[in-house]
Amino acid sequence: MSEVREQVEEWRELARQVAALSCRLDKALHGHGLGMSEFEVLDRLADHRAERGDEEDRGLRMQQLSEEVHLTQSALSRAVARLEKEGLVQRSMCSQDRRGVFVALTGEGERRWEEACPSHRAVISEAFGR
Amino acid sequence: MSEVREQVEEWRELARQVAALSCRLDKALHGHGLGMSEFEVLDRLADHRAERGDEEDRGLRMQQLSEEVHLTQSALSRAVARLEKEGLVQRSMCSQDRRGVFVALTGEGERRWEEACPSHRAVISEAFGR
DNA sequence: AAACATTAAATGCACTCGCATATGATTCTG
DNA sequence: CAGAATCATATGCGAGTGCATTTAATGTTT
Repeated sequence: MSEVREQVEEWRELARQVAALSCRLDKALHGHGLGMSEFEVLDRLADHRAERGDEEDRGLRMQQLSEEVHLTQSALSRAVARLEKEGLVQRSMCSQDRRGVFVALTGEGERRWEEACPSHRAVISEAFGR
Repeated sequence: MSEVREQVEEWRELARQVAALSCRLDKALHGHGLGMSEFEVLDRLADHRAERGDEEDRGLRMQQLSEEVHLTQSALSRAVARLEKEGLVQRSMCSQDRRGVFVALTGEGERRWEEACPSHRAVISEAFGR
């Protein structure tokens, strides 16, 4: 009887904490004109660029992003659309498979990411003790 | 450099797991015509009723619910509105403070909660090891 | 090669949310 | 006690989401 009860409480508490952190994170990012999903996308793209030689980076395909970013396909599509509208990202079609779309950081996108990153990290560091 | 990196990864993983569980939970509840917020409200009301002598339960005031349920005031208001529209809950005004509103489970609401509860618990138990 | 199945991404729709504000009730203040 | 400040809830609005569907390209089968 109380075993399940405890698990439910545990879950509630966990959900509460995650929601609280998400909220703080979201607010911090909004100070830079970004939402969590948008930042997530920028972050992955920046990671990707860093992992490569930096030059000649066509970006990632939507699908690859989708795997890493934990957003629905539709949510991702729209997040990228928003980012493109703000000029932080650029979509270009993939010549091998013309259904595919590459997404790459623009200069402005990289700048914005670098600007937002410290806030993002700060909130997380604060939350995770040290 | 890598310390922050690890924390960010930790956060991402945590968020991912919580999102996944939320999703499963939400789907399970949708099988009973409820969303997570709605279930949360029913659950709290059921708790409350159980804690009291069971009879003569006027329910909880919105504000008290709001403290326990971790929903925005507006989100709670609407969740309760939806529940009332489905007849699972009844709102009644508080005579001492006529700004206040009491929310109480209806018979149908209790039935629905009892029906949904096992699914809810099952998903959580599965997620939390035992 | 034509027809069918599968895949990648975009989009219409309905829904929930948070923020800001509206409404109505109460309490405080001069 | 009139008027201002505060409080409890509801609601208009814009935004993001998931699901289902659409559109277009690729792969497969015969």
